[in-house]
Amino acid sequence: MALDRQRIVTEAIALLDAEGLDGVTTRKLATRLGVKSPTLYWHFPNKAALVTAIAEEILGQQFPELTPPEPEERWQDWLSGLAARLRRALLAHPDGARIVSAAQLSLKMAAISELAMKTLVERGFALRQARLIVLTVERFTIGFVLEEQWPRPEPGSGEEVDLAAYREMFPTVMAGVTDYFQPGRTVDDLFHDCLRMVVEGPPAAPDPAP
Amino acid sequence: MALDRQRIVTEAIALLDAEGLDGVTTRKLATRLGVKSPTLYWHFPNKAALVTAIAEEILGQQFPELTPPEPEERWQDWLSGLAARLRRALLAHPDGARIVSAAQLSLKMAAISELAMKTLVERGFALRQARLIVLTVERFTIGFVLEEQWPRPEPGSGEEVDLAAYREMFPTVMAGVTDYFQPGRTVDDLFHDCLRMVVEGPPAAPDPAP
DNA sequence: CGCTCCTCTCTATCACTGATAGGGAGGACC
DNA sequence: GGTCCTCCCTATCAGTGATAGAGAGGAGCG
Repeated sequence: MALDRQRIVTEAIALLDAEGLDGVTTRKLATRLGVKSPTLYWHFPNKAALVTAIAEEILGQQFPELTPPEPEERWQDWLSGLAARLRRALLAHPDGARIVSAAQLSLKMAAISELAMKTLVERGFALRQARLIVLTVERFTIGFVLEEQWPRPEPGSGEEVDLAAYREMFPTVMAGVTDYFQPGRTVDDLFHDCLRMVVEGPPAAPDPAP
Repeated sequence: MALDRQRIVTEAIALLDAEGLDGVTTRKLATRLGVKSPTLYWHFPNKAALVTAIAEEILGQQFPELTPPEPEERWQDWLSGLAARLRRALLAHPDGARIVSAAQLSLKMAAISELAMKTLVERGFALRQARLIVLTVERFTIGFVLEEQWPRPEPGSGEEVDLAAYREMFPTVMAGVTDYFQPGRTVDDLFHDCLRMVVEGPPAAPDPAP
């Protein structure tokens, strides 16, 4: 079986799934492909290009086709769905957000932006507004998953946080966390709620506490 | 002059400013400090801990003190100002966003969140709402600067994008960019406009184009 | 004083990483 | 038959984070 970019990327993603981004080294990848590492440099100029190709593939898996909204669908709901799919793409592989955020000028990301902006413009938004909305949603989504995917310190590693100390220093933050994560509430809900706030606007400012 | 964490971090930031995050290696840093690289491992358990310390220092430089809003100040304006300062902190050094986003569980970030959430709660927001707003603003800001700080391909390196091809593939996106960046318009404005959309809500949906 | 312990830095070395130079096998094409 | 091109190889580089273990030097104590 001949070695081509597609096969390299496919195997790279398998390696990524097995060991995370830091485990994707040219040697390990080459070994998996039954080849020596310098060979990869014939197909890719450098490792960054390989990572970019991985990013495109990851996005492509979740966005095989891009569909505009149904005529009766609210743009807010459609755009939220698009962002949710982007988030799912990033979560589908370890370090997905890091990889995609490291891929500068991704064609797939540009295609997503294009569809989103075109859709909003067709719905009557000014170009400028469409750009602001799409940009905000995209960068928020990347930022969100980036933090979401950060390696949690494993229990027993001695890297646990002193929860009691945290609760004392940052009472409101900690209360907010426990308040939010009632049974059944997941990070999915959190993402969705944040996103809704972006596309629907924040709640009206209530009266200040006395 | 004795070697302590503070001096190491200070010199690390100087090195960061000179060469970027990838230039901050234990050897180069040690040389600057007139010391050999293993010495650093007496002061920091590993490089990640050093980077986290750098992140704290970067945030600390921009947030020597955290001040709640004036009573008559709208929460939207105050929170925007806070986010703008966060962005300034990230932009103040190369790869600032990468560094801060890599620092898991930063105390400084937590302090910022605490103040912001506490302020919103005092203004009458439900804990849950306060959390959503603050989280959204923070992650958007990180995501925004992360992309903003990405290394631009230098002219002549052969990595320039084929603008014409882009303009054909993604007409709306490209039109949006040129439309936005009228003379005098900067990325600062873009950030501010996006942020305002988050805290004020998106414009009311106009009538769909016929 | 002499001894011990602790703090801090050193030398030497590991296992790996991304990357390059340059050679060679084998098919395509003229 | 010869030449060129494609693709993969061996050998090697410079540089990275990290560890083991030795040793200098001061603090504190008997």
